[in-house]
Amino acid sequence: MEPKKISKSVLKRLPGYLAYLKTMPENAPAHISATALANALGMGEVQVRKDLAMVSDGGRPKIGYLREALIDDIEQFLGYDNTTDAVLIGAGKLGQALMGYKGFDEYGLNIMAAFDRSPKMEKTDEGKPVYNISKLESFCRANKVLMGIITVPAEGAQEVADLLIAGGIKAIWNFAPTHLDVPAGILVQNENMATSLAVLSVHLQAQIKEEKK
Amino acid sequence: MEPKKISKSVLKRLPGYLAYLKTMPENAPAHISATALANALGMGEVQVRKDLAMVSDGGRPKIGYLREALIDDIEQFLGYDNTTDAVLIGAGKLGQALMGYKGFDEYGLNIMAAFDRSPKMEKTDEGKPVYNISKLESFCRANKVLMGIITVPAEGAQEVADLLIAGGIKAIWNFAPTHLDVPAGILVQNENMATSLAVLSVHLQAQIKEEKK
DNA sequence: ATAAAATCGATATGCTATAATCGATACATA
DNA sequence: TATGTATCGATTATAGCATATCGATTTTAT
Repeated sequence: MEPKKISKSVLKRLPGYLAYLKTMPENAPAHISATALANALGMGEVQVRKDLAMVSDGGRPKIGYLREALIDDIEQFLGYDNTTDAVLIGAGKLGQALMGYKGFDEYGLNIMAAFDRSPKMEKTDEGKPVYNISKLESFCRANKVLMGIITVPAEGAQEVADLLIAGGIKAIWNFAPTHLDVPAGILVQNENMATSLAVLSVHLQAQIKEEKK
Repeated sequence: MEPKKISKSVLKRLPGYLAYLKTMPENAPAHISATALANALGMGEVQVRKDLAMVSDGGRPKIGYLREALIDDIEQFLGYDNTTDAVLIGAGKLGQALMGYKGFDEYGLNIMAAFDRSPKMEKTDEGKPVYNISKLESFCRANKVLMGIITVPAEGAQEVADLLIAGGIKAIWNFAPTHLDVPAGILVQNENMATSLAVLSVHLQAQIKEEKK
Protein backbone atom coordinates (compact mmCIF):
# COMPACT_ATOMS: atom_id res chain seq x y z
CA MET A 1 0.00 0.00 0.00
CA GLU A 2 1.41 3.32 -1.04
CA PRO A 3 1.56 5.91 1.71
CA LYS A 4 -0.94 8.65 0.99
CA LYS A 5 -1.47 12.00 2.50
CA ILE A 6 -3.78 11.49 5.36
CA SER A 7 -5.75 13.87 7.49
CA LYS A 8 -5.31 14.00 11.20
CA SER A 9 -8.88 13.03 11.86
CA VAL A 10 -8.51 9.85 9.87
CA LEU A 11 -5.26 9.17 11.62
CA LYS A 12 -6.87 9.45 14.99
CA ARG A 13 -9.56 6.96 14.11
CA LEU A 14 -7.20 4.27 12.89
CA PRO A 15 -6.10 3.10 16.35
CA GLY A 16 -9.75 2.50 17.17
CA TYR A 17 -10.19 0.13 14.26
CA LEU A 18 -6.95 -1.55 15.10
CA ALA A 19 -7.89 -2.13 18.71
CA TYR A 20 -11.24 -3.55 17.77
CA LEU A 21 -9.79 -5.86 15.14
CA LYS A 22 -7.24 -7.15 17.58
CA THR A 23 -9.77 -7.97 20.25
CA MET A 24 -11.86 -10.08 17.90
CA PRO A 25 -11.86 -13.73 18.90
CA GLU A 26 -9.85 -16.27 16.97
CA ASN A 27 -12.90 -18.17 15.87
CA ALA A 28 -14.52 -15.14 14.29
CA PRO A 29 -14.74 -15.10 10.51
CA ALA A 30 -11.46 -14.33 8.84
CA HIS A 31 -13.05 -11.52 6.87
CA ILE A 32 -14.74 -8.40 8.11
CA SER A 33 -16.58 -5.75 6.15
CA ALA A 34 -16.29 -2.03 6.62
CA THR A 35 -20.01 -2.08 7.30
CA ALA A 36 -19.65 -4.53 10.15
CA LEU A 37 -16.83 -2.51 11.65
CA ALA A 38 -18.89 0.64 11.46
CA ASN A 39 -21.82 -0.94 13.24
CA ALA A 40 -19.64 -2.39 15.94
CA LEU A 41 -18.02 0.94 16.70
CA GLY A 42 -21.11 3.03 16.22
CA MET A 43 -19.76 4.97 13.27
CA GLY A 44 -20.90 5.78 9.77
CA GLU A 45 -20.09 3.00 7.35
CA VAL A 46 -18.94 5.36 4.65
CA GLN A 47 -16.41 6.98 6.88
CA VAL A 48 -15.00 3.66 7.96
CA ARG A 49 -14.76 2.49 4.38
CA LYS A 50 -12.97 5.64 3.35
CA ASP A 51 -10.58 5.43 6.24
CA LEU A 52 -9.70 1.84 5.49
CA ALA A 53 -9.23 2.60 1.83
CA MET A 54 -6.50 5.03 2.83
CA VAL A 55 -4.30 2.38 4.37
CA SER A 56 -5.24 -0.84 2.65
CA ASP A 57 -6.43 -2.08 -0.71
CA GLY A 58 -7.42 -5.52 0.39
CA GLY A 59 -11.13 -4.83 0.47
CA ARG A 60 -13.23 -7.07 -1.74
CA PRO A 61 -16.93 -6.63 -2.44
CA LYS A 62 -19.23 -9.03 -0.68
CA ILE A 63 -16.30 -10.29 1.35
CA GLY A 64 -14.79 -7.33 3.13
CA TYR A 65 -11.24 -7.18 4.38
CA LEU A 66 -9.11 -10.07 5.50
CA ARG A 67 -8.71 -9.31 9.15
CA GLU A 68 -5.07 -10.18 9.55
CA ALA A 69 -4.03 -8.34 6.44
CA LEU A 70 -5.96 -5.29 7.54
CA ILE A 71 -4.30 -5.32 10.93
CA ASP A 72 -0.92 -5.52 9.27
CA ASP A 73 -1.72 -2.69 6.92
CA ILE A 74 -2.85 -0.38 9.69
CA GLU A 75 0.10 -1.22 11.88
CA GLN A 76 2.49 -0.65 9.07
CA PHE A 77 0.89 2.64 8.23
CA LEU A 78 1.08 3.77 11.84
CA GLY A 79 4.66 2.63 12.07
CA TYR A 80 3.94 0.17 14.82
CA ASP A 81 6.01 -2.43 13.04
CA ASN A 82 9.33 -0.79 13.79
CA THR A 83 10.06 0.55 17.23
CA THR A 84 10.86 4.12 18.09
CA ASP A 85 12.90 4.98 21.14
CA ALA A 86 11.75 7.58 23.59
CA VAL A 87 12.78 9.19 26.83
CA LEU A 88 10.49 10.25 29.63
CA ILE A 89 11.08 13.26 31.83
CA GLY A 90 9.40 13.54 35.20
CA ALA A 91 9.41 10.39 37.27
CA GLY A 92 6.40 11.29 39.35
CA LYS A 93 3.29 9.23 39.64
CA LEU A 94 2.12 9.84 36.13
CA GLY A 95 5.56 9.22 34.74
CA GLN A 96 5.84 5.95 36.58
CA ALA A 97 2.41 4.92 35.43
CA LEU A 98 3.49 5.44 31.84
CA MET A 99 6.79 3.66 32.38
CA GLY A 100 4.90 0.71 33.75
CA TYR A 101 2.40 0.50 30.95
CA LYS A 102 3.11 -2.69 29.10
CA GLY A 103 0.96 -1.88 26.14
CA PHE A 104 3.42 0.51 24.52
CA ASP A 105 5.34 -2.39 23.02
CA GLU A 106 2.38 -3.05 20.81
CA TYR A 107 2.65 0.43 19.43
CA GLY A 108 6.34 0.10 18.75
CA LEU A 109 7.23 2.54 21.50
CA ASN A 110 10.22 1.85 23.70
CA ILE A 111 10.84 4.15 26.63
CA MET A 112 14.56 3.79 27.11
CA ALA A 113 15.02 5.75 30.30
CA ALA A 114 13.45 8.25 32.66
CA PHE A 115 14.90 11.55 33.78
CA ASP A 116 14.12 13.63 36.80
CA ARG A 117 15.35 16.78 38.46
CA SER A 118 15.97 14.87 41.66
CA PRO A 119 15.73 11.13 41.02
CA LYS A 120 14.43 9.19 43.98
CA MET A 121 15.55 5.84 42.63
CA GLU A 122 18.10 4.37 40.29
CA LYS A 123 15.71 2.19 38.39
CA THR A 124 11.98 2.10 37.92
CA ASP A 125 9.91 -0.88 39.00
CA GLU A 126 10.38 -2.21 35.51
CA GLY A 127 14.14 -1.94 35.63
CA LYS A 128 14.50 1.10 33.39
CA PRO A 129 17.20 3.53 34.50
CA VAL A 130 16.38 6.89 36.03
CA TYR A 131 18.93 9.60 35.40
CA ASN A 132 19.45 13.15 36.51
CA ILE A 133 18.02 15.62 34.07
CA SER A 134 21.47 17.07 33.48
CA LYS A 135 22.24 14.05 31.35
CA LEU A 136 19.17 14.41 29.18
CA GLU A 137 20.59 16.29 26.25
CA SER A 138 23.70 14.16 25.84
CA PHE A 139 21.71 10.97 26.23
CA CYS A 140 19.30 11.94 23.48
CA ARG A 141 22.09 12.86 21.15
CA ALA A 142 24.11 9.75 21.86
CA ASN A 143 21.17 7.40 21.39
CA LYS A 144 19.56 9.31 18.55
CA VAL A 145 16.30 9.45 20.45
CA LEU A 146 13.54 11.09 18.47
CA MET A 147 10.73 11.33 20.98
CA GLY A 148 10.40 12.84 24.41
CA ILE A 149 7.57 12.37 26.88
CA ILE A 150 7.07 15.23 29.30
CA THR A 151 5.39 14.43 32.59
CA VAL A 152 6.75 17.24 34.72
CA PRO A 153 4.63 20.00 36.31
CA ALA A 154 3.59 22.83 34.03
CA GLU A 155 6.23 25.21 35.34
CA GLY A 156 9.14 23.09 34.15
CA ALA A 157 7.71 21.88 30.88
CA GLN A 158 9.07 24.54 28.56
CA GLU A 159 12.54 24.16 29.97
CA VAL A 160 12.45 20.42 29.43
CA ALA A 161 11.15 20.90 25.92
CA ASP A 162 14.08 23.17 25.11
CA LEU A 163 16.50 20.57 26.41
CA LEU A 164 14.88 17.87 24.33
CA ILE A 165 15.03 19.93 21.18
CA ALA A 166 18.65 20.74 21.86
CA GLY A 167 19.21 17.00 22.08
CA GLY A 168 17.80 16.51 18.60
CA ILE A 169 14.30 15.34 19.43
CA LYS A 170 11.66 15.61 16.72
CA ALA A 171 8.42 14.85 18.55
CA ILE A 172 7.16 15.67 22.02
CA TRP A 173 4.35 14.01 23.88
CA ASN A 174 3.33 16.63 26.38
CA PHE A 175 1.36 15.68 29.46
CA ALA A 176 1.98 18.99 31.17
CA PRO A 177 -1.07 21.25 31.11
CA THR A 178 0.68 24.10 29.36
CA HIS A 179 1.47 25.45 25.95
CA LEU A 180 4.91 24.70 24.57
CA ASP A 181 6.77 26.98 22.19
CA VAL A 182 8.78 24.95 19.71
CA PRO A 183 10.43 25.64 16.35
CA ALA A 184 8.81 24.46 13.16
CA GLY A 185 9.35 20.82 12.33
CA ILE A 186 8.94 19.68 15.90
CA LEU A 187 5.60 18.07 16.63
CA VAL A 188 3.98 18.62 19.99
CA GLN A 189 1.16 16.28 20.85
CA ASN A 190 -0.65 17.56 23.88
CA GLU A 191 -2.26 14.97 26.07
CA ASN A 192 -4.22 17.60 27.82
CA MET A 193 -6.62 16.31 30.39
CA ALA A 194 -7.98 19.80 30.81
CA THR A 195 -9.53 19.74 27.36
CA SER A 196 -11.23 16.43 28.04
CA LEU A 197 -12.46 17.70 31.35
CA ALA A 198 -13.88 20.76 29.66
CA VAL A 199 -15.92 18.63 27.29
CA LEU A 200 -17.19 16.49 30.13
CA SER A 201 -17.93 19.41 32.37
CA VAL A 202 -19.96 21.29 29.80
CA HIS A 203 -21.89 18.16 28.96
CA LEU A 204 -22.74 17.58 32.59
CA GLN A 205 -23.85 21.15 33.05
CA ALA A 206 -26.20 20.78 30.13
CA GLN A 207 -27.51 17.54 31.61
CA ILE A 208 -28.21 19.13 34.96
CA LYS A 209 -29.95 22.05 33.34
CA GLU A 210 -32.07 19.65 31.35
CA GLU A 211 -33.13 17.78 34.45
CA LYS A 212 -34.26 20.86 36.25
CA LYS A 213 -36.80 21.64 33.55
CA MET B 1 -22.86 36.11 29.58
CA GLU B 2 -25.59 34.06 28.00
CA PRO B 3 -24.68 30.48 27.25
CA LYS B 4 -24.45 29.98 23.52
CA LYS B 5 -24.21 26.92 21.42
CA ILE B 6 -20.59 26.20 21.09
CA SER B 7 -18.66 23.88 18.84
CA LYS B 8 -16.44 21.22 20.25
CA SER B 9 -13.36 22.68 18.66
CA VAL B 10 -13.89 25.98 20.41
CA LEU B 11 -14.59 24.17 23.64
CA LYS B 12 -11.31 22.34 23.44
CA ARG B 13 -9.36 25.52 22.97
CA LEU B 14 -10.82 27.33 25.95
CA PRO B 15 -8.77 25.46 28.57
CA GLY B 16 -5.66 26.59 26.74
CA TYR B 17 -6.58 30.24 27.07
CA LEU B 18 -7.52 29.72 30.67
CA ALA B 19 -4.25 28.07 31.55
CA TYR B 20 -2.26 30.81 29.91
CA LEU B 21 -4.23 33.59 31.56
CA LYS B 22 -3.77 31.99 34.94
CA THR B 23 -0.03 31.67 34.61
CA MET B 24 0.41 35.33 33.83
CA PRO B 25 2.30 37.15 36.55
CA GLU B 26 0.51 39.43 38.98
CA ASN B 27 2.37 42.49 37.79
CA ALA B 28 1.31 42.05 34.19
CA PRO B 29 -1.16 44.57 32.82
CA ALA B 30 -4.69 44.00 34.01
CA HIS B 31 -5.96 43.94 30.43
CA ILE B 32 -5.05 41.64 27.61
CA SER B 33 -6.09 41.78 23.99
CA ALA B 34 -7.17 38.86 21.88
CA THR B 35 -4.28 39.74 19.60
CA ALA B 36 -1.75 39.40 22.38
CA LEU B 37 -3.21 36.08 23.45
CA ALA B 38 -3.07 34.78 19.91
CA ASN B 39 0.57 35.71 19.53
CA ALA B 40 1.51 34.14 22.83
CA LEU B 41 -0.14 30.85 21.97
CA GLY B 42 0.83 30.84 18.33
CA MET B 43 -2.72 30.98 17.04
CA GLY B 44 -4.67 33.11 14.61
CA GLU B 45 -5.90 36.28 16.22
CA VAL B 46 -9.31 36.08 14.59
CA GLN B 47 -9.92 32.64 15.95
CA VAL B 48 -8.99 33.69 19.45
CA ARG B 49 -11.24 36.71 19.23
CA LYS B 50 -14.12 34.61 18.02
CA ASP B 51 -13.60 32.06 20.74
CA LEU B 52 -13.49 34.67 23.46
CA ALA B 53 -16.58 36.36 22.10
CA MET B 54 -18.45 33.09 22.70
CA VAL B 55 -17.91 33.16 26.42
CA SER B 56 -17.43 36.79 27.33
CA ASP B 57 -18.54 40.23 26.24
CA GLY B 58 -16.01 42.20 28.21
CA GLY B 59 -13.81 43.00 25.25
CA ARG B 60 -13.22 46.68 24.64
CA PRO B 61 -11.46 48.20 21.65
CA LYS B 62 -7.96 49.42 22.26
CA ILE B 63 -8.08 47.86 25.72
CA GLY B 64 -8.81 44.19 25.30
CA TYR B 65 -10.26 42.01 27.99
CA LEU B 66 -9.91 42.49 31.71
CA ARG B 67 -7.90 39.45 32.63
CA GLU B 68 -9.67 38.51 35.82
CA ALA B 69 -13.09 38.94 34.33
CA LEU B 70 -12.11 36.83 31.36
CA ILE B 71 -10.84 34.07 33.59
CA ASP B 72 -14.10 34.12 35.50
CA ASP B 73 -16.14 34.02 32.33
CA ILE B 74 -14.28 31.06 30.93
CA GLU B 75 -14.41 29.19 34.19
CA GLN B 76 -18.07 29.81 34.55
CA PHE B 77 -18.70 28.67 31.03
CA LEU B 78 -16.74 25.51 31.59
CA GLY B 79 -18.52 24.88 34.84
CA TYR B 80 -15.36 25.02 36.87
CA ASP B 81 -17.03 27.27 39.40
CA ASN B 82 -19.24 24.57 40.87
CA THR B 83 -17.79 21.19 41.67
CA THR B 84 -18.90 17.93 40.17
CA ASP B 85 -18.41 14.69 42.03
CA ALA B 86 -16.85 11.70 40.36
CA VAL B 87 -15.83 8.16 41.10
CA LEU B 88 -12.78 6.38 39.77
CA ILE B 89 -12.66 2.69 38.96
CA GLY B 90 -9.36 0.88 38.74
CA ALA B 91 -6.87 1.69 41.49
CA GLY B 92 -3.81 0.71 39.51
CA LYS B 93 -0.91 2.99 38.81
CA LEU B 94 -2.77 5.25 36.45
CA GLY B 95 -5.75 5.40 38.76
CA GLN B 96 -3.57 6.36 41.67
CA ALA B 97 -1.81 8.95 39.62
CA LEU B 98 -5.13 10.57 38.85
CA MET B 99 -6.31 10.34 42.43
CA GLY B 100 -3.16 12.09 43.50
CA TYR B 101 -3.37 14.88 40.98
CA LYS B 102 -4.06 18.03 42.95
CA GLY B 103 -4.97 20.12 39.97
CA PHE B 104 -8.45 18.70 39.55
CA ASP B 105 -9.77 21.01 42.25
CA GLU B 106 -9.16 23.90 39.91
CA TYR B 107 -11.45 22.32 37.39
CA GLY B 108 -14.18 21.75 39.91
CA LEU B 109 -13.68 18.02 39.85
CA ASN B 110 -13.87 16.05 43.07
CA ILE B 111 -13.03 12.37 42.98
CA MET B 112 -14.98 11.06 45.94
CA ALA B 113 -13.75 7.50 46.02
CA ALA B 114 -11.95 4.80 44.11
CA PHE B 115 -13.23 1.32 43.33
CA ASP B 116 -11.35 -1.80 42.44
CA ARG B 117 -12.07 -5.43 41.79
CA SER B 118 -9.66 -6.42 44.54
CA PRO B 119 -8.68 -3.37 46.58
CA LYS B 120 -5.16 -3.53 47.93
CA MET B 121 -5.69 -0.75 50.42
CA GLU B 122 -8.46 0.93 52.34
CA LYS B 123 -7.48 4.45 51.50
CA THR B 124 -5.35 6.07 48.85
CA ASP B 125 -2.28 8.09 49.72
CA GLU B 126 -4.52 11.11 49.75
CA GLY B 127 -6.97 9.58 52.18
CA LYS B 128 -9.73 8.85 49.70
CA PRO B 129 -11.55 5.57 50.36
CA VAL B 130 -11.08 2.56 48.10
CA TYR B 131 -14.08 0.26 47.90
CA ASN B 132 -14.82 -3.05 46.31
CA ILE B 133 -16.40 -2.68 42.93
CA SER B 134 -19.52 -4.43 44.15
CA LYS B 135 -20.48 -1.25 45.95
CA LEU B 136 -20.09 0.94 42.89
CA GLU B 137 -23.65 1.08 41.66
CA SER B 138 -25.24 1.76 45.04
CA PHE B 139 -22.60 4.36 45.86
CA CYS B 140 -23.25 6.29 42.69
CA ARG B 141 -26.97 6.23 43.22
CA ALA B 142 -26.75 7.22 46.88
CA ASN B 143 -24.38 10.12 46.22
CA LYS B 144 -25.94 11.19 42.93
CA VAL B 145 -22.56 10.94 41.25
CA LEU B 146 -22.67 12.04 37.62
CA MET B 147 -19.24 11.18 36.37
CA GLY B 148 -17.17 8.02 36.28
CA ILE B 149 -13.49 7.70 35.48
CA ILE B 150 -12.46 4.34 34.08
CA THR B 151 -8.84 3.30 34.55
CA VAL B 152 -9.20 -0.46 34.36
CA PRO B 153 -7.67 -2.65 31.64
CA ALA B 154 -9.51 -2.77 28.33
CA GLU B 155 -11.11 -6.13 29.05
CA GLY B 156 -13.09 -4.89 32.02
CA ALA B 157 -14.00 -1.46 30.77
CA GLN B 158 -17.37 -2.21 29.20
CA GLU B 159 -18.52 -4.04 32.29
CA VAL B 160 -17.57 -1.09 34.48
CA ALA B 161 -19.31 1.29 32.11
CA ASP B 162 -22.51 -0.73 32.38
CA LEU B 163 -22.31 -0.59 36.15
CA LEU B 164 -21.79 3.15 36.11
CA ILE B 165 -24.73 3.74 33.82
CA ALA B 166 -26.88 1.52 36.00
CA GLY B 167 -25.84 3.76 38.86
CA GLY B 168 -27.16 6.82 37.08
CA ILE B 169 -23.93 8.25 35.70
CA LYS B 170 -24.18 10.71 32.81
CA ALA B 171 -20.58 11.11 31.70
CA ILE B 172 -17.65 8.72 31.46
CA TRP B 173 -13.99 9.60 31.22
CA ASN B 174 -12.50 6.54 29.65
CA PHE B 175 -8.78 5.84 29.93
CA ALA B 176 -9.14 2.25 28.78
CA PRO B 177 -7.98 1.75 25.20
CA THR B 178 -11.25 0.36 23.99
CA HIS B 179 -14.55 1.41 22.55
CA LEU B 180 -17.47 1.66 24.93
CA ASP B 181 -21.06 1.00 23.94
CA VAL B 182 -23.39 3.33 25.80
CA PRO B 183 -26.97 4.48 25.36
CA ALA B 184 -27.74 7.91 23.96
CA GLY B 185 -27.45 10.74 26.42
CA ILE B 186 -24.34 9.35 28.04
CA LEU B 187 -21.14 11.10 27.04
CA VAL B 188 -17.97 9.10 26.69
CA GLN B 189 -14.78 11.08 26.55
CA ASN B 190 -11.95 8.84 25.49
CA GLU B 191 -8.53 9.73 26.78
CA ASN B 192 -6.93 7.44 24.32
CA MET B 193 -3.19 7.47 24.33
CA ALA B 194 -3.18 5.25 21.29
CA THR B 195 -4.54 8.05 19.13
CA SER B 196 -1.87 10.45 20.30
CA LEU B 197 0.77 7.86 19.74
CA ALA B 198 -0.48 7.33 16.24
CA VAL B 199 -0.08 11.01 15.43
CA LEU B 200 3.41 11.04 16.87
CA SER B 201 4.45 7.84 15.22
CA VAL B 202 3.36 8.89 11.77
CA HIS B 203 5.09 12.23 12.17
CA LEU B 204 8.32 10.54 13.16
CA GLN B 205 8.16 8.17 10.23
CA ALA B 206 7.78 11.11 7.90
CA GLN B 207 10.74 12.80 9.59
CA ILE B 208 12.95 9.78 9.18
CA LYS B 209 11.97 9.41 5.57
CA GLU B 210 12.78 13.04 5.00
CA GLU B 211 16.21 12.67 6.51
CA LYS B 212 17.14 9.74 4.34
CA LYS B 213 16.65 11.77 1.22
C1' DA C 1 -10.91 69.10 20.07
C1' DT C 2 -9.48 66.47 16.54
C1' DA C 3 -6.93 62.91 14.38
C1' DA C 4 -4.61 58.61 14.56
C1' DA C 5 -3.98 54.05 16.20
C1' DA C 6 -5.55 49.88 17.97
C1' DT C 7 -8.86 46.54 18.89
C1' DC C 8 -13.33 44.48 18.75
C1' DG C 9 -17.22 42.44 16.30
C1' DA C 10 -19.57 41.07 12.11
C1' DT C 11 -19.72 39.51 7.50
C1' DA C 12 -17.92 36.97 3.64
C1' DT C 13 -14.97 33.60 1.52
C1' DG C 14 -12.47 29.30 1.06
C1' DC C 15 -11.27 24.85 2.71
C1' DT C 16 -11.63 20.53 4.87
C1' DA C 17 -14.26 16.85 6.75
C1' DT C 18 -18.30 14.45 6.84
C1' DA C 19 -22.38 12.48 4.74
C1' DA C 20 -25.09 10.72 0.82
C1' DT C 21 -25.61 8.66 -3.63
C1' DC C 22 -24.50 5.64 -7.46
C1' DG C 23 -22.18 2.46 -10.28
C1' DA C 24 -18.96 -1.52 -10.36
C1' DT C 25 -17.54 -5.91 -8.67
C1' DA C 26 -17.55 -10.46 -6.83
C1' DC C 27 -19.72 -14.18 -4.71
C1' DA C 28 -23.92 -17.20 -3.93
C1' DT C 29 -27.66 -19.70 -5.50
C1' DA C 30 -30.73 -21.73 -8.63
C1' DT D 1 -24.84 -19.91 -16.72
C1' DA D 2 -27.69 -16.30 -15.23
C1' DT D 3 -29.54 -13.59 -11.69
C1' DG D 4 -29.69 -11.51 -7.20
C1' DT D 5 -27.43 -9.49 -3.33
C1' DA D 6 -23.99 -7.56 -0.56
C1' DT D 7 -20.04 -4.75 -0.46
C1' DC D 8 -16.52 -1.74 -2.15
C1' DG D 9 -14.98 2.60 -4.20
C1' DA D 10 -15.69 6.87 -6.56
C1' DT D 11 -18.27 11.06 -7.13
C1' DT D 12 -21.02 14.57 -5.57
C1' DA D 13 -23.30 17.38 -2.07
C1' DT D 14 -23.56 19.40 2.53
C1' DA D 15 -21.99 21.39 6.55
C1' DG D 16 -18.82 22.99 9.77
C1' DC D 17 -14.69 25.29 10.65
C1' DA D 18 -10.79 28.37 9.89
C1' DT D 19 -9.22 32.42 7.66
C1' DA D 20 -9.60 37.04 5.60
C1' DT D 21 -11.64 41.49 5.22
C1' DC D 22 -14.18 45.51 6.67
C1' DG D 23 -16.51 48.77 9.47
C1' DA D 24 -17.39 50.46 14.24
C1' DT D 25 -15.71 51.96 18.58
C1' DT D 26 -12.77 53.75 21.96
C1' DT D 27 -8.65 55.49 23.79
C1' DT D 28 -4.50 58.27 23.38
C1' DA D 29 -1.73 61.84 21.65
C1' DT D 30 -1.13 66.15 19.58
